[in-house]
Amino acid sequence: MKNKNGNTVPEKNIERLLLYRRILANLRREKKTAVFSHQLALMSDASPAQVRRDFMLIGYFGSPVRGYDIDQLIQSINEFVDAQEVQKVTLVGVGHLGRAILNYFQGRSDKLAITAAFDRNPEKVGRVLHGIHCYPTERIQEIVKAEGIDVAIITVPESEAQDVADRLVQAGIRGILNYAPIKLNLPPEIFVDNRDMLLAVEKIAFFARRRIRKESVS
Amino acid sequence: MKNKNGNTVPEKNIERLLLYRRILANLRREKKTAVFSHQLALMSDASPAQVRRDFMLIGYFGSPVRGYDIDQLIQSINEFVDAQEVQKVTLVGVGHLGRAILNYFQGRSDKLAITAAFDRNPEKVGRVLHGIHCYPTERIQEIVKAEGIDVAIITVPESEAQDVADRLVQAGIRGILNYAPIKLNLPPEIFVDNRDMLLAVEKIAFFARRRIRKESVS
DNA sequence: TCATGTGAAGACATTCACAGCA
DNA sequence: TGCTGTGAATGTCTTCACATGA
Repeated sequence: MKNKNGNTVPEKNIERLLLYRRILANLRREKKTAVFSHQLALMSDASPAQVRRDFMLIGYFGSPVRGYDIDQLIQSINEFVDAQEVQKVTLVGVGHLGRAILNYFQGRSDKLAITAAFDRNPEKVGRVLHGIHCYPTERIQEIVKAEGIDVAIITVPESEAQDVADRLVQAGIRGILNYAPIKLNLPPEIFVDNRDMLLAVEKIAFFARRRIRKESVS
Repeated sequence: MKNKNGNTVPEKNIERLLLYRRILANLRREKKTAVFSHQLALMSDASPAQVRRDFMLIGYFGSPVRGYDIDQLIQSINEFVDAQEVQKVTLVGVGHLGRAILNYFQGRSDKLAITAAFDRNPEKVGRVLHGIHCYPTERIQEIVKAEGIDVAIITVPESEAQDVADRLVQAGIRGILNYAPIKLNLPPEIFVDNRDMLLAVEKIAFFARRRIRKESVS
């Protein structure tokens, strides 16, 4: 959603590279060692040419005979998209959504780690949920700064989101994944992605109605 | 994410129109009656020209003097994006994520209604959560067909997602919002949007690192 | 033969910039 | 004056199509 890059790598390329990496990891688990662009294309809803272009971007070259070496390709994507060290993430708002994310994150990524959660509900504060310690919202500045966290996931209600975001920015956060249904008012150097679930359903409802049966024979 | 339209309206336009509608509804609540393109642009991270183009698409015309009449504009967007009657939605997978969505949906939309939920856990089946009755997964075909539901939200674990999707398609669903982290194998006429939370965080982590401080003085 | 890497073309999306209007 | 609506220009993304190589 956000655009205006101070950098030059297009968002879409990164999205696809991350998806390829996920697919490649699965293939590796199945003991595959190489893959062709058209196979990856099928598995990722991209076109073969797009897959090849994406790999040009990161400077990985395959062989016309064997295709792309899965191990090496994963390695190249890692080098391109991952930080040198583990990047720390925090989650603010330990409701159902927050817990779903904490749970889903568990052990899924070795380069990203949720290291602290926050909630304003005193009943949740002090508890450990899915292995993550939960602190009171007031301590965001202190703890985010101390831990060196630079990505945040906001899963608080609409009414609290801006306040939380302000605290996070003061603490030095650089990127926010916002599940609250409002546009956050933030300095332009902060990278934000808004993921509004109601808008998502509305969009699908729209296209579900218009989608025309294609393919079949022709 | 899905593309290849059998129709002709670009996905991005719809996304923005839905967002404008949300913003306009808020403005109306504040008793505003009209708005200019540059104001809407600010509130939606679009450019003024983009806002005007989007309204061209739906054939709504503002006045250079007053701007856009909020009531009329909402009405025009409604006519363009909403179905005639209430569109029914189902949710499969009543875990934390599912419950977050059920809860968030409550009374938020008058043109979309979640009318049934499904889960394979016998403890959840038969209960009513956030006002929605929960049925066993095996009854998807029967109930989705009977109710005439045409949009589904999948919030089950990865391992069950494809099976659930197959049942939904057999039941005649037309659009799917998929929160499971796999690509579903579906006929091309089904509109799918994949919302993988881990990929979302990975993307933000990437751009959070590269985002360079801009603006300031220059 | 068949898949890669890529220049060039094409499709799509955004922005510019200005006429027209009150 | 300050906005809208829009043709034209620009910018971005995707696909085409082919030279290359094993």
